[in-house]
Amino acid sequence: MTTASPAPRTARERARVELTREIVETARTHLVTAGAAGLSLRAVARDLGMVSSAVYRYFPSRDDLLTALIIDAYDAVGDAAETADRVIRRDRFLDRWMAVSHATRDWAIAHPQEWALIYGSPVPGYAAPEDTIGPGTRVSLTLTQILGDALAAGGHSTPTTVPRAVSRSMRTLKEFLPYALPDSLLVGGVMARTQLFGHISLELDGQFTNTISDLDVFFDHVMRVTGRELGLS
Amino acid sequence: MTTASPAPRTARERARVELTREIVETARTHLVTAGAAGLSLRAVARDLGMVSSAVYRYFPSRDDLLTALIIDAYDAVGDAAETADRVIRRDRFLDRWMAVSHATRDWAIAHPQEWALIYGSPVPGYAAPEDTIGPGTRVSLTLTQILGDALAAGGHSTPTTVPRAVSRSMRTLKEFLPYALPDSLLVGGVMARTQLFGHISLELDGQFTNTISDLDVFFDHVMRVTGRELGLS
DNA sequence: GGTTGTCAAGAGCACTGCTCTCAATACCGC
DNA sequence: GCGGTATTGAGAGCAGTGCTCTTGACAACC
Repeated sequence: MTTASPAPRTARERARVELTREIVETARTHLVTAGAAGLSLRAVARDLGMVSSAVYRYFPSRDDLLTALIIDAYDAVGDAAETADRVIRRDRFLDRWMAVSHATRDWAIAHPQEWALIYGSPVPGYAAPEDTIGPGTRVSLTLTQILGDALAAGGHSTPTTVPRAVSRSMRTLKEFLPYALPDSLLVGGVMARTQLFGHISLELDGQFTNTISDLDVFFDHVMRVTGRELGLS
Repeated sequence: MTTASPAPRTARERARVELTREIVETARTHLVTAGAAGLSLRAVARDLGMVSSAVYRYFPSRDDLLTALIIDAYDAVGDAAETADRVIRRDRFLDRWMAVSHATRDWAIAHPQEWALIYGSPVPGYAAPEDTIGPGTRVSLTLTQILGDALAAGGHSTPTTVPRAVSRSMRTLKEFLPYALPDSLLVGGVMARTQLFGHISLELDGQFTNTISDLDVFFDHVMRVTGRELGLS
């Protein structure tokens, strides 16, 4: 939550950033209990001892408050993933992949409502604004970083060819990445991300109840298999 | 919508099942535009020319109406998957897998709100009742059926061993399935399902925008790779 | 034919997001 | 320091929500 805005000069400006932060924090505590759709601007205002219309001075609509929460959540899970990656030796690629996977899942389990907010079905009538696409890619970037490092280390299995149309469909993705990856590894990376995010979301939605008993060991195994299929070791 | 209830005798009972059906259908049309959380019981009543309290004679709460929609959606996507599987020659296992995958995705794209209702983040404050777990497994069952058939045909690659703890964590799943599958194939099946459902959900949530341009060909390729990793051909 | 149960309707409660007005007050240029 | 301006919080109000309760009408059964 490092606000990159210019230093507040006047007392009023200071009070404004302070109150804005308090509103967001109170909203987050409400989010964990009531969920995204149950987030009430009036209830937040009540908790802060102010009247509802006053909150609209700080967030022009409920959706803008939601957007602030979304950005915070993206940053939080991105932090968790990057921090987990950083403590692993750079050349232990599979370990790094496992660390990032577990960190992401752990964060999701600890903050299910915020996970649903960023990776779940969008709240009806809410369209994610452009501000969210930047921090939204941090986890994915960490994952691709591992792939890139493994490729640079040379110890990667031979890339297979993918159909031209598939290669073309990933053009925007390739332009976005800071380094080049073979097409097949790119597909594998996207699939690995789908496996990771999909598994977490399905688990949080209860789609594994009455199916898998020990989800900790199962997730670990699935992610290990996924990492090996990526050629990591 | 084949109601398995006993034939309504009196005119009143007939009017009741008729009106119940009309309510559900109107609710579904509202669902596709307003989404799950935006589904308003009053709006449904207005559309039907009745007052809101009258609807409560048929559905004791808004959640019960949602449950009816969920069961319908599970059945619809299950129908789509099973129908797609049925028209493929039984021994073309990869083709069957591709057909089921595409049918599931096509249905999801055609009914995004209903997909979100059943495979997305649960609506806040709503807990899926037991009635939904039965029809909720039809797509998954179709997928495992393909795996079972492929295994019975003998043309399957050699199963690898999985850790004992992982094997144990799938015990409830094994008891549920009507036939035995090797552990590694079971893990592969769960992962394939995660890949399929996860990809569709991520795509519907817009997580592939600015990344993959032609999602049709990309999905086809991803599912083909997944099918091959399952040992299908 | 009378009793019983079901039904639609309406009023009402507590809540929501959001807008508008109004008074108080902090800020800034002079 | 002072006056004009902009920002702020408070309150009322609108339109909407889920849900409950009561009331009167009607069909179904004995």
